[in-house]
Amino acid sequence: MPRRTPSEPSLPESELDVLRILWDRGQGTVREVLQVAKEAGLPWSYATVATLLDRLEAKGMVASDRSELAFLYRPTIDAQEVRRKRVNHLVEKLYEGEPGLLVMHLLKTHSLDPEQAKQVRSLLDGLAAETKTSRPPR
Amino acid sequence: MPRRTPSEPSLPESELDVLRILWDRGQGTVREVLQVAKEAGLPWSYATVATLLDRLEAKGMVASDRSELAFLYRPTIDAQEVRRKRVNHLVEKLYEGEPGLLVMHLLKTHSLDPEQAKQVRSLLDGLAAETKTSRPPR
DNA sequence: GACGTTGTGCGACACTTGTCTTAGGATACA
DNA sequence: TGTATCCTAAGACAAGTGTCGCACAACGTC
Repeated sequence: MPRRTPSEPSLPESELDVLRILWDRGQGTVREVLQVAKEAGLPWSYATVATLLDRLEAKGMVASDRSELAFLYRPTIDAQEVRRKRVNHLVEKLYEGEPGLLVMHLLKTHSLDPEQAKQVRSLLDGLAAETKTSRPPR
Repeated sequence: MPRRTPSEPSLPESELDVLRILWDRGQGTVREVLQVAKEAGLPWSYATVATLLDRLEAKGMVASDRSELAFLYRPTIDAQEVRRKRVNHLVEKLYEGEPGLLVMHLLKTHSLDPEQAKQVRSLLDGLAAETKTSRPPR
């Protein structure tokens, strides 16, 4: 009846929002994060941001430097890591575990600008080559 | 202080799990869904599944045929719709609104099998062509 | 050193999500 | 028809999330 304890800490939307702000600026105080959040249209109060940062710190996703009056928070997990997890989860749950399906969905639904298209193509070529020489891609 | 009412109904993980089962089989009773869920390793009880289906119905995401003893549930939103939303959200929140970045992430991180690679390539070519003739991609 | 300003600490509260229990109606069958 | 089954209805309840309020400490300044 209670919910099973997750092995990994969760990362709810609002916490992700503040994390994104920290990733962007490298670090920030409560007030600074609040400022950016407001500009981004989030209707948060000071206390809300403080709570979110607290919770993130409790989960070890940010660390704080408390030597100054206003604590300075800094992310301790990187965006890439979070992206990886989210993408994997998405692929698992909605693309039958087939990243290729997601790629195709993306290409069908959104048009890449030529520059990106080129990059994608060369990436594709690179991988094909690696596959031939049986070296696993990075 | 209360949370603002979301314009769209949410779709929590566990509800998505039962939805996926329904997408898979087209329809199902509580017991059938439970059965599949168990096989997939979910430790749910009968009542849990019933609750989840109730909630989904309340949100209009499934409909039920109540003419038989055991209600028959059927999804009323399709997987593609949910995929679209999730992908957009992911791109917004973690890929700066740039689908291309996600595509590249996927290609770098996972190797497509040759068949898919081929498909991707031709998709890419198709889109390039369409762009040239200034027709918006689908 | 009193006062306004800015910070943190701590708690609070409603709504959501994950999970079940239990009562009571229908069905099936000995 | 009595009894075991299976179903749905209605709650219940804990933990997670979204959002603060407020008391109290530090600081800056006249």
